[in-house]
Amino acid sequence: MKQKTGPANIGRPRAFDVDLALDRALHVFWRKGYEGASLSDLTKAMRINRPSLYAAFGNKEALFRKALDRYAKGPTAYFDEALNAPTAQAVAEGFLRGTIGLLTNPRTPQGCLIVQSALACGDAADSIRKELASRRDAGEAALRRRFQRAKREGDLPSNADPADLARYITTVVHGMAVQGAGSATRPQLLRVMKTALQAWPT
Amino acid sequence: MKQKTGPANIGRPRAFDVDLALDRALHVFWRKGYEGASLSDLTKAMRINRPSLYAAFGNKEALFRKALDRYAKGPTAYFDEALNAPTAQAVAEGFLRGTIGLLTNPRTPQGCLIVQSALACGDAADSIRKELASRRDAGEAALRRRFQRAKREGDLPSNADPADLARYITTVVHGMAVQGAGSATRPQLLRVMKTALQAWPT
DNA sequence: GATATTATGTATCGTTCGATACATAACTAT
DNA sequence: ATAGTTATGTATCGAACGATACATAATATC
Repeated sequence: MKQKTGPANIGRPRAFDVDLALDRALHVFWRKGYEGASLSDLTKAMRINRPSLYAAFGNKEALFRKALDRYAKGPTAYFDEALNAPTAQAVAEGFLRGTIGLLTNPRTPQGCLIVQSALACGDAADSIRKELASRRDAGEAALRRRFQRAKREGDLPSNADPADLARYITTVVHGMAVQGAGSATRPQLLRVMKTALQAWPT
Repeated sequence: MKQKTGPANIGRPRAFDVDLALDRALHVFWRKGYEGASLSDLTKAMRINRPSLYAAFGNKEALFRKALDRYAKGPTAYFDEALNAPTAQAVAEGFLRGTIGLLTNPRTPQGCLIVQSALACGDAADSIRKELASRRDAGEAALRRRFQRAKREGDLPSNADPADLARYITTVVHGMAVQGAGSATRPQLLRVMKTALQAWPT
């Protein structure tokens, strides 16, 4: 199921690596946002011509969505790992710590693709804006479900509200993403995390 | 000093109200961001023609900066008021509460102009991106100075770090702005605020 | 009333946007 | 070898972008 059934290797072979090109596109979107990344920016970074891009990825929007999937499986894979931490507080800390790692990784652009690519945009990008909002909501929902489970397991005090905690942690993470798009350093963000976790219910 | 010295009312009088047009431009930038707001969007909302816009405001970037100043003096004026609250915690709560009011005001666009107008953008908008980052930093710095004063006045415990607290509150506010650009409601944000203030040092 | 000055509305400007047509190149299948 | 298929590079396309030239209208000054 990984490879499409069918003609296999018929026709002229592709001269570039699709995943490598996608990584390069991801970096452009990451730095410039969806609207700010032009086709010229993209093709230049991907080192392919426009028709190759359209043949391999569809169009700009489809390319962005593929880059988004790659982002989820790569740079932000820490999220799913964090959900597997044994306690709710460890989940929260893992999520925050992973985000800090992402935001301060010198090998990748500053900021978070999902937060900053299309917070506000023109009509043409509106479906992307909604997609990103939906993904942010999905992240919060996953956190909420994990905290609900934690509460059932007695891992959270009875007065703690899993939904509120999930939204709070998500808010801090998104705020860090904004800070990360600016001048925030890793030590600073770690202190934000430490302060934020002071609010954790005991 | 309020009115420029000089020729006063010579020439054909302007047929539109500059401040009203600026308010309308502000709303467009607020909804669509800097890059997402086109000149056609702007002139249509402002109900003026392109040459009138250029004559009155300079160009798109200058118009945005003027809208930004208006945003600071109007919708976000609560910030300066919050700084005057008697205690550091009241300052923090006032800032958070004012932000929630801003983000959930049904008469204005969702989200925060300073956060979402140009987090990531193309090269042409880079100076706007920097300007916004600078304004965010200035807000955090004002909060930090206020908390430093509070500490001198014994309003914060000796183990509290004013810079860390300012960055933490700023992070939560920015995170709320991201949430506000999505589907967050006022009660939800108020609970985020309540949770966030649990971290306040005592 | 004549002149100077500023604003307005129309009709563009040159550039860049996302997206393709088309001829050619490189491969598989028969 | 020939046909069939897919990818590549060049050279654009029409639309939208931000920004203006220009003629006209409306005011103040003289």
